[in-house]
Amino acid sequence: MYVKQLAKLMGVTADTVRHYTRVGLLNPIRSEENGYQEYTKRDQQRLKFIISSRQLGFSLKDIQQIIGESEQGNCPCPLTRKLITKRLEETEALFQETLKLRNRMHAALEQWDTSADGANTSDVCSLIESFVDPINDSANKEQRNDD
Amino acid sequence: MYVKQLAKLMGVTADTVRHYTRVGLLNPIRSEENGYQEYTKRDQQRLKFIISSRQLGFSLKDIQQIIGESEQGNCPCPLTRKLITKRLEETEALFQETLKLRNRMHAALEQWDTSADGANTSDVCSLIESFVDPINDSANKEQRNDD
DNA sequence: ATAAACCTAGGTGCAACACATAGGTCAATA
DNA sequence: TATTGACCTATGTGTTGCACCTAGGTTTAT
Repeated sequence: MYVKQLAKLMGVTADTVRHYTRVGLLNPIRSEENGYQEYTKRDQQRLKFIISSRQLGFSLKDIQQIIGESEQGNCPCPLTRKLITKRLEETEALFQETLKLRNRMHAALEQWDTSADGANTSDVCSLIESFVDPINDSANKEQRNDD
Repeated sequence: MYVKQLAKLMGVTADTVRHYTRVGLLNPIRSEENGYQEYTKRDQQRLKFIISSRQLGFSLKDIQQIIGESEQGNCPCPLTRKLITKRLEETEALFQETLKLRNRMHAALEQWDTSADGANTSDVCSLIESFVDPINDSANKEQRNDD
């Protein structure tokens, strides 16, 4: 099976398959006649595994490590548990950051809804420079000391 | 003011200041004596603007465009409104993706909590290969047919 | 013969920096 | 004065996971 066929079968692009091959996650056999990469059923299973792993947030390096353990005859599950814990922390952090950013952007749009363009004396853009983040606004942090 | 001093003052790294300088967002003056970059108060204001913009999710290219408009004597606010709309859509999409990923990872950890290592016949890692995403599980899509 | 559709390797681009390299500058100290 | 330490420079590379491009070879059908 050639690269495009495998890619189509598994719902990814040929470039993705080539990328995984380049980094050593797939090991096709080089055809001696035409020099094409021939992907076997093992590669297909392997690709399925990679896709499942990526869905769970593992990096390609994580996947390499997990496969490495497995190929050395060790059970990769403890490593898998360890890695996902780390990745989950990162994802949680990203989630929180993205949530805050989203809220901040919403807040900006709301504030700007009632702001005229080029209103105040600003350096570059009055909208951006006059925006006050309701979350980081110190007057809004826990206690409200509006004097 | 030299790079590190400005960086410290504004709460970023010297590398970040240099990066902004490289891409043309800051325009320090080259000292003729020692070849150092001298940052003025305008650079400081500019940097403050960049930091505020980044907080609102604008890319460096967005910021370049906004500054460009402003420097051409146009009011950048309409552009700013347009750009943040696009960025908000992206952030919303990222947020949803991250949320789904987070939930999937949580679900995996829960499932794996009661799974033994190396349980079934699997290619690489039984945990990953036997994980079933409750969201993409067709039996769980809209209707719950748990018999 | 030629076009269409596939394949190859290798390189670049993306985003926003962080980090490394190899060197020059400057002020204070031993 | 020599040296140390802290600063500065430009330029290049690494990060992540691909997508895309270049320049070419192969295969198949018309």
